[in-house]
Formats: sequence, structure tokens, C-alpha cells
Amino acid sequence: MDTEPPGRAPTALGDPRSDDKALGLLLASAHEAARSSLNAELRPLGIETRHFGILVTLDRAGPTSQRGLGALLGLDKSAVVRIMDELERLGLAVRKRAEHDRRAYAIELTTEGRRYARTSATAADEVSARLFGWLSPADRDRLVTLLTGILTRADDGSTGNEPNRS
Amino acid sequence: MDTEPPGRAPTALGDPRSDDKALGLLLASAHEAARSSLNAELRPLGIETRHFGILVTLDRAGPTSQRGLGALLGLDKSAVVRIMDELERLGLAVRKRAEHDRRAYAIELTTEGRRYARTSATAADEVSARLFGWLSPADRDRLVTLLTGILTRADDGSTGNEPNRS
DNA sequence: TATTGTTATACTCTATAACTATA
DNA sequence: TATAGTTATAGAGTATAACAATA
Repeated sequence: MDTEPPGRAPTALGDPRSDDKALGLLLASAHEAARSSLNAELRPLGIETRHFGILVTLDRAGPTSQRGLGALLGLDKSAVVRIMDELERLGLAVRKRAEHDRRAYAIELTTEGRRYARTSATAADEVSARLFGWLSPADRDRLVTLLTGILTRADDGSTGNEPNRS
Repeated sequence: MDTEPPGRAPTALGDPRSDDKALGLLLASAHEAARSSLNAELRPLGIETRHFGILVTLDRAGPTSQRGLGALLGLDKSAVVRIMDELERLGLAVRKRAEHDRRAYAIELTTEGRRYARTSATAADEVSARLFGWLSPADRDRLVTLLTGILTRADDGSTGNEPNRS
């Protein structure tokens, strides 16, 4: 018989269909669970979501500065430094100097890094298939529209707490 | 006709309508922006989202044990200890001993705590109106269904990876 | 033995400020 | 002056393990 969803109880504060606090909690839970799932899938590779994002971005966009990576992924520049330190120590990416601007880097994937980018993308696909695969194209489109609407409205009025406007 | 989404670039990794990684990033961004908005609104009261959740829950459910609060809000018991320390220091809640179980507390709001619970709920309503008020009942229903589906599918498979031997 | 709560610890994420070297 | 990157630091979220008192 149907028991309550285990562990987390997204409706604990009320019904998210009518209760804003419960809807916010549901949003938080879905995000946290999704990230946790991806981390679990990436664990055998020895990387986590933060590395994954940069690997995939570099594999896609080619050599990029740290600031560029931060802008693409919504990360602070200091966060990119830390993640890049880890990726270099893992031998997956290298900091080469940009030719035209000696302040900046042109971050490149190593051969191993490119392999990791693709292997981890495949691993991530398995998580995605489970989490998002059941969505019809219309469902998915709707979800993106709804989330984007919430995001832009939050960013509008959040007391000038602008994220990465650098 | 469509220009790029402002501020954060949730589509930086790709189009979330077709790219799973971008959809995950969008989910993260929406959550983070929502929490940030609520924190900004609660700041004048001197509390944050974590206190808000407990205040509202206590105001609604009446005296509750710490473990009960954690279960309702998806918080670890050690997290509840920390938040309760803060709420007691703020004079908003008190730890009374449960009558039937001398291990447990029956956490109660103070008069001031009840006032805070309602004032902060009103403040939260303003955030909610901006973030969620534009959703039609059908939109909202759909969003809840989609997020719940993602959450349960994530919780299903992500914890099975832990070896967790005894 | 199991559970409530406490403490210690640790890792992640986010954010800021101060600093360097270039531009 | 402004920008790319580095470093240090801090707060918040999440999690676990060890422990005392009680069930």
C-alpha cells in the first residue's frame, strides 16, 4: 500500500498546491535531491557536480578564461579558482596563458580531461534519464517556463543582491 | 523576438528545453534565488529562512519535539539543535520538557515568537506573491506535480549507491 | 537496545574583501 | 582605473559519528 514518501516530507509544512512555504520547500528538495543524485553517479569517477559543470563547458566551448567559466556557470571567480586547482591536480585541465591578455588564462582540457568530460556526461545522462526522462516535451517546456519565470522574478526584487554582475 | 534571459544565464550550458545539465542548473538557480529572496525579506526581522520554517511550523502544529521538527522540515537533528539555540537566544521559543518522555522536549513559541511567526509569514507572503503569484492554479498544480515527480525519482535511486554496511 | 538531544567535526556552497599583475 | 586571478575568511547548509540520559 502507499506509504508516505520516505525521508524528506515536502508537504510537511502544508500542501504545496496552496501553501507557498511548502512550494519553496519542494523546490529546495527537488534541487538538493537532483544534485545529490548527480554526485552519486559521478562518485566512481572521483569528481562532483562542480567539476562536471566546468569539464562539460570546456569540452563544449573550448579554451576559456576563469572569468568566462564563472559567467557561464553562475560561479564566483574565487569558486572557479578552487575548482580549477582541483581539476589541475587531477590532471584534467591546464591553465595556459591567454595570448592576447597576459592577466587571463585560456583553460584547456587535457586528453584525460576530454575523456572525463564525455564519460561523466554519459554518467549524467543516466541520472537525467531517471529524473527528467519521464517528462513529455510539453511537460519539460512548461517546467522550464515556470522555473525561468520564478527565477527572473526573484532576481528582480531581491534587494539588489545581484549575483555575478561582474 | 526573444532576447536573452537577464542576469544569471541559466541557458549557459545549453538550452534547458533540450539539455539536461542546463535544466539542472535552472532548477538550482531558481531554488537559490527563491531562498535569497526570502532571506532578504526576513532580514529586517533579524531571522532567516531556517528560523522561519521552525517558527511557522510551531505556530501551526503546537509544541513539538526537536526530532519532530526535523522530520517535518527535512532537517537533521543536529541542525535543529543549532537553530533552536538561536531561537531561544532570540527569545522566540523555549525548550520545555515533554511530560510523557523526559528525553524529549516540547518546544513552544513564546508570545514574542508567535508574533514573529505571523509577522514573518506576512513578509514571506510578499515574496511568494512576487515569485509564485503569477502562476495560475493550473500552472501551480503542474509545477508541483513535475517537481514532486523529479524529487521522488531522485530519492529512489540516489541512496542505493551507499555501501552502508551496518 | 533504541531513541532524544548534544557536541564535535567536516565538507560544500556562496560571498566578500584585500591583494598582485596586468590592461 | 579597471580587470583577471589569488588568497583568506566567513556564514550557511548538509552530514556523520560519538556520547549521555532516558525509554
